Amino acid sequence: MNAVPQTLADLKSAIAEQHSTLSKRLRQVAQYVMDNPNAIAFGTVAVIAKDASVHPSTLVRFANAFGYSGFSEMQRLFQQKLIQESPSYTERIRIAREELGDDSGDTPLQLLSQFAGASSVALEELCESISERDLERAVDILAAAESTHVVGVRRAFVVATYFAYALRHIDRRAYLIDGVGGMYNEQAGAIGDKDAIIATSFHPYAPETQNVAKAAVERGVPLILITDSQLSPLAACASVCFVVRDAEVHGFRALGSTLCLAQALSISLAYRVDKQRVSV
Amino acid sequence: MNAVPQTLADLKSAIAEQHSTLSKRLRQVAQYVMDNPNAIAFGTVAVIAKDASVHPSTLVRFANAFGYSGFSEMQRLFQQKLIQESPSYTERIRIAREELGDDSGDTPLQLLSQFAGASSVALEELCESISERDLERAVDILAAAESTHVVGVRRAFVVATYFAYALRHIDRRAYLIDGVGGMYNEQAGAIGDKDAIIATSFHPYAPETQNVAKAAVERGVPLILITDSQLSPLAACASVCFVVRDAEVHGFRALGSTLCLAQALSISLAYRVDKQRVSV
DNA sequence: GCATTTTTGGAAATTTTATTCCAATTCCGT
DNA sequence: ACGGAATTGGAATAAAATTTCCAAAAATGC
Repeated sequence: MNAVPQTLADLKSAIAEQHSTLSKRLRQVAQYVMDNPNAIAFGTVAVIAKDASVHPSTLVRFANAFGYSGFSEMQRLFQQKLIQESPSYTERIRIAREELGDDSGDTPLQLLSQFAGASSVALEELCESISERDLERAVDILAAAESTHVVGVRRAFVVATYFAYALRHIDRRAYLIDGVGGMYNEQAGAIGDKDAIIATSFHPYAPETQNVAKAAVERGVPLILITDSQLSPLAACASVCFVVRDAEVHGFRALGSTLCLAQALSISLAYRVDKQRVSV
Repeated sequence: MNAVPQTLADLKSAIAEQHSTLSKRLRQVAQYVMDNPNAIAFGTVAVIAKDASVHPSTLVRFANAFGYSGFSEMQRLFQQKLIQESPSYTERIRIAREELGDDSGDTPLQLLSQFAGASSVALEELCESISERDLERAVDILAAAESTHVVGVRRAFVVATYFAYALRHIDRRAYLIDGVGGMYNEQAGAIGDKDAIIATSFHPYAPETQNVAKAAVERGVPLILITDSQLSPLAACASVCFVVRDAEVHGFRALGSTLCLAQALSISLAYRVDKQRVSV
């Protein structure tokens, strides 16, 4: 047997390594331990066991399985981790920058931090820039639609795939217009007049998306547009238009806010449909 | 007498206020408590008493002096403080939600705001949970790869499409393994031994992704894994494993953090490749 | 300086907590 | 389906911790 893990990181690797060889209940504990290290640090066996839905003795057995004399010994690792003031991430950035010299200024971690920060700010602005009325109307349209078609290319394709996934997840008929085999027009032709279409289009506003969306609108299909400017060419013919200003760092546009909106729409729709079902 | 302090900050002011009226030993305890809050959080009365050079019962008396039923009750404040400083993101989400009131959350705008908040918190956590070393290694691998293959299904497919888009955007050869025509194996077979593979896999860890990734690894291709737990089945065979805990609201998992990481990786790679070009 | 009150430290008691043991159950291979 | 091994959950046990009590010591007021 290997040495008993002396740090939380070691323990976590050990758990990951042996995870497959553990029994069902011990795996359950492993999962809980990985997910709630703080709870382990403070809790007593009784409350942890209850929270993890296992028997207290299972916790002791789990600790034994990794070589500790008892649960308490293992618990100490979790407490140490919490006590040792791990430098905040800003601190880590500063250290990383110092180590590599100021000139570089762009270590991966710094970039990550920049993106995270920028995305976080963008998310806060999102709520202020999106109107309740537009959200309601969009949900109305989606709730009334028989099927929902989703279109977007390049960066917007990511958003489209998310919509397709999310809508199917909540049991809505969703078709992703992906242009496989160059069949944009054919896929657009399959949009029925009781359907709805969600188009995502960012500068420079790919013609494929425009064509598909316009074809749908001409047939009287309501268009929900997610874009980056009021001046977007599709804005004029959209039933609802969301303008999302996503974060941008070093010329790369993020998608966090756009996806956040997509998610909020999806769940709102799920709730609405559920309510209809219940109330009818 | 004033109300019993309910937060560590309150307690500390109360201690400062009453400090002069305390007896000699209690002042000694006050000093220690102010100086070593962490020790109080985890220690037992016995070891704390020894460390502070006072009698255990003095600690209890100290707690009583501030209105607590016993030492343990006071100790809880110190534990709370530690948890809040280093909270798991689910815990912070829970706190944030409680602050906003549980009853709400049904209008689309409220949902949007919940998602935005949750995603924002998750983003902050992201930087703390991702290690500089893993990022560097991932960029190394990607920079050395002739082509990069990207795989992911369902929700993770969104991430895969983003990678495919971003990598192509920075002039890297990128292939999206999308299983069109049921050809996962065939697409996996096209992975060359100088390539790299990026797999994104979330619970419940779709077998398609696992098969593709394992096939690549068996051929000696480095695997960069983005997943939601160290216990992910692919973690064992990954060259680099990023564990991302994305936000979750009402059972819907967000993707903001995961995409943020994807973006950071992409740009880091762009910079690295650029530097190589310049320096050569 | 003596008497009284307050404070302190030791020890016991009580409560809480962790651990061990054993029977019941589940799981697995035949 | 059956028998054996492994796993699990409950109860008992042991350990540890907190709290309370009390007497000794110190501080305070007269």
